[in-house]
Parts: sequence; C-alpha cells; structure tokens
Amino acid sequence: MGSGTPWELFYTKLRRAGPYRTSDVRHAPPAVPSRPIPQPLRMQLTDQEKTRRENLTKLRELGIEPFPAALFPVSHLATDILSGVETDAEGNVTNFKEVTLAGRIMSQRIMGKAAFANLQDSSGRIQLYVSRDDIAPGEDKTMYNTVFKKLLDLGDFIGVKGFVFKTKTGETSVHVKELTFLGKSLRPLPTPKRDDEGHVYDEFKDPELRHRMRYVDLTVNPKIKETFRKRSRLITAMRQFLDDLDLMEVETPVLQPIHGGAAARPFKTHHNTLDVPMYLRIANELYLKRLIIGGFDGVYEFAKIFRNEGMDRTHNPEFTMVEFYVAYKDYNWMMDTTEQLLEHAVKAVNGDASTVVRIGENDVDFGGPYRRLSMADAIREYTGENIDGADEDELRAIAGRLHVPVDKTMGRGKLIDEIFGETVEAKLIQPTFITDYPVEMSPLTKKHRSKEGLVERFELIVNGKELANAYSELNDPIDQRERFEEQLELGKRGDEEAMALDEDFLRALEYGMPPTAGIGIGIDRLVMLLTGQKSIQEVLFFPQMKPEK
RNA sequence: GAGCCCCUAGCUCAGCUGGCUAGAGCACCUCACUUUUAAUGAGGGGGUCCAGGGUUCGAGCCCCUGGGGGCUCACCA
Repeated sequence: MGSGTPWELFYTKLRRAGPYRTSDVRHAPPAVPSRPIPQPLRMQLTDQEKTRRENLTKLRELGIEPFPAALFPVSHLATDILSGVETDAEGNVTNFKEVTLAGRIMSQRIMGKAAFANLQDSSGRIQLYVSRDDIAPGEDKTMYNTVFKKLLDLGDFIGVKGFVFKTKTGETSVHVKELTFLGKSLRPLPTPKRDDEGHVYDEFKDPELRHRMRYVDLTVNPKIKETFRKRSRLITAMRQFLDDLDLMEVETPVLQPIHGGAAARPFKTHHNTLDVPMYLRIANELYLKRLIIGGFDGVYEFAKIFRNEGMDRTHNPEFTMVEFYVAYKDYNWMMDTTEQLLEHAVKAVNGDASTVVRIGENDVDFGGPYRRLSMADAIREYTGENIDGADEDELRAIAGRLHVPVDKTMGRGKLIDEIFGETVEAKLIQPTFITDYPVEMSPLTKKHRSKEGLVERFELIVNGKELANAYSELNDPIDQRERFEEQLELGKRGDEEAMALDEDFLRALEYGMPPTAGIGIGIDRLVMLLTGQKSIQEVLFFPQMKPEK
C-alpha cells in the first residue's frame, strides 16, 4: 500500500495516538516479568478490515460522522411494522406514513439506481428500499453512489426515516428517505443466509466461537435471543411469585471466610487487608438461615454460586440458584409451594396458560400436583428391591443384584443414593418429588418425624435429572453440631467435598431458629429444560471458557 | 478423567493413493442494472493449510510432540 492513501493517514494517526484504542489494551493484564509481554494488537488486518477502516475515513472526509454522539429518535421496531401494517383494497399500505428505525445492515442487494437492504433491530429484520433519487434528491448523487453503495458495510448501525410500503412480491418494506450512520462496523460479520425452504447456508455455528463472541452470535443468529428472553421471563416470574408470598429478596455474601452449606470444592482467594483466605460461595444456605434466625419469616435470593469442579455441558464453574427459606413451614408445604411456583413460572415462559414443555420425545407437564414418592418406595417400584431397614451388607447385596457399581468406602447413605441414581432417577420424566433421604447424605436436614435413619428432604426430579433440593431445615443446634462433626470425620478421611464446620452458624442456631422449610432450585438447569437446550453453555450468555490462546 | 472425531480464506466447507501455482460458495473489491430477496451477470483480490519436529526428490495429506476445539461416557447442581 502506498503512503498517503486515506487508510494510510488514518492508520498513521492511530499509531501516533498510541496503539489502537481498544479496551483490550487498557485492561490487558500487567505483564509478568518472567514471560514475554503478550501482544494484544493485531497489526495484520485482513483486506475486509482495511476496506472498512478506509470507508470510515472516507465518511469523515465527506463530513459524515460514523460514530455520532447524539441520540437517535427511534419510533418503531421492525416487528411493530411487520405485524401492524394495514393495506387497502388495492394492497397499498395505509399506515406507518413516517417511521424511524435503527439497527444493523445485514444484507444489501444493489441494482443500479435502487437497492434493497435488510435492517436488523432488537426485534427482528425488516427490508429497506433505497432509491438513488430519494436519498440524493439534488444533482449530487454522492449520498447514494458513494455513501450508501460503497461506504456502508454489512454490520454497520444506521438509522433510517421513511414510509412503509409493500413491494411487488408483497414484502413489507421501509422506503428510505433519510439515512444516518450510527456506528460503523470494522470487522466483517459472518454471513449466514437462508433460502425459501429455510435451509441455512454458511451458518455461524462453531460453539467455541459462538460462546467466545456471543455478541456476534446474537447478531447473526438472533434466534438464540429467545432462549435468553425465556430465561429472563422465568426469573421475573419466579421473583413475582416469591414476592407475592411475602418473601423478602435479600443479598448475602459471595466472599465467605468459610464455604458452608453444600458439598463441593470452592474457589479460594485472599483478602489483602484482612490477610485471610476467602472463598467464593458454594452455597448461600447458611446465611439465609441466619436471616430466618434473625426474625425474617421468609427470604429468597437469586444467587450466583461458584464451584471449583469439572466443566461440561451441564456444569459451569458459576451458576445460578434461587433459594428460599420460610419459617414455620415444613417440606410438605414446600412441595405444595414448589408445584405452584413452577406452574406459574412455566406458564410465564410459555407465554400462555400451558404448563406443558416438549423435552425430546416427551411432553413434560409442570402443572401440579406432582407425584410424591419416598426414595425407598421409588426403588421398590422400579427394581422390586426393598431397602427399608436394610443394613450396609444387605444394601451391598441389593446393589450387586441390580448391577450397581459400588466401592468399599460407601456407607449406608451413599449406597442408597447410588442405587437410586443408577436404577430410578433417569426413568422419572414427569416432575416427581423423591422424599425421605438417608441421614448420612444430608447434614443440614431435620431428622424425619417418624422414619428412623431418614431425613425430611426431597428432590424434584424432572426428565431424569435433579431440578431442586429441599428440606425441613435442621434447627436443633446440638444435632447440627454432631452432623458437622461427622462431616469433619469424612474430611479427615480425604473427602474433599466434606462440609466445613461453621462455628458462627452453630452459635446462631443456639440462639434459636424456628422450624423452617428451605429449597434451592437450579435456574440454569430449569432454563435448559424449558428451552430444550442440551448444554448449559447455551443458556449462559458468557459460559466459562479456557483462555484464548 | 477415558474413548472417538475435528482444526485449510472473514463464514461454511472440498482437497483422491503424498505429486504442477491449494480450491468452491457466500463475504470483499471493480463494472453493469430503479421492486430485489440465497438478487443477477462479468471481472478481480484474499491463505503462517493450528504450531514445532520428522520421513520423503516432494507433505494440507504420512509419523511424533505440543496446542485448541467438538461429541460420547463417568462424577459434582
């Protein structure tokens, strides 16, 4: 490239101003002395990137600011027009005489003195019709010949003002009278196309690229927005339901000195001023119970939880749970409430009165009441084996007969859990409450009011997977201390997931806690169910990724 | 963690048994075209074939090592 071209001048200016003003540079991690300084600047631009930068410069030379500061007064969304257009007997559009829209240019079909383009806004796409003599009415045709045809690139944000009409082929379109640049795109977007039969060509589908560059994914695959809209509607509906129950939304610490309330490996960090180790929470349960102890009758929190464990299509290191705790209730009440909550939420997500969700081959109905089955009854029903009162040796024999793999370290509780998980869980497609778990697996749960060796706990299983976990909360501080001590023993034997003893929580319990029902519902898993997504990465905007090379 | 598969242009992909200057469609550039719609027609540019070693007269292709990714299975929600 010769010097002195607009591009070259622009490029030189940029270099003089300091490197390429992207936030990459400012927020780059400080260089580690022992390693080479990472080179964040991609000085090698592709032809298409160079062209776009040249176009940017040329726009400025023509007095057109590609990144204007002023607000742009949008009057309509694309879908408002597509769904609201009215025509008379001759097929002429009778409304939308003046509309102003803004969005990205996603395609251009130029035919000499006229052109069609597609504008994509947050609601969808609408076709634009641009004719030379309309946007360049005088002698000077620069606005059309140069600005529209040459300097406008796919992906640019523009605003248009015009009127609505239908083309010969009947497509509702905006006849553009005025075009405003709102934000130039300097990189070419992937260009998926769809034909009349709905076949998509050149789809942008590499999961890694889609997740790393979710902004591109959302732009070129706008359908995926629907998953995230459903996620948002779900959370809104759940919040509304919990508010209507007179529960209070609260926030509790993410940074915790002791990672309690669940069995999982934590992320460890360090607080400099206090000079103490800290953990990102693996649960918020113990804090919510402290609030019940403090006198709130009902609290809930939509909580980001962090667990330092494997990553796969159902596990992300950070995920979202809603937990709520209600005083003077028990797990039976919580089952009733959970049915109502999910029924309400699923209707909101579906957008109608339907409580049915199609999941794979099955229609799953979230309308209550759900089947309630004790763990022992479930195992009896699905395997014919009776685990009631079985000791450890008998359980091993049962596991053997059912071909459930077990190992020597497993105690009674773990054996029952394995038998259930291997033989029953996957078969429970419709929402089912499995109740009354072995005490060994549930250190925070109240002992069963009538069944020896069990606790008042339920899990909600849907489509063969756990969706929620709830208890009558253990409020006897002496029992709680014993349970923690059993966990400490497990920890000493090498169980990395054993729960830590939280002395302050025990102190709180000793001041007295009302009987309380509590539950945690995995939001990401629920969204996966309700949107038919098979991987958690598809229901998180920004799933955790390995660092980009 | 185990097994299988993949990495070639901005995107989606071909590339035979190792053999001339590595290809296609879309995107991009130039030209034509005033109701197109995967617009069309003509012409053009664009590549660290993931990286590094090896075998070979010759490697996108074979071998080794490393990196990245996907899928399936097992465990944590």
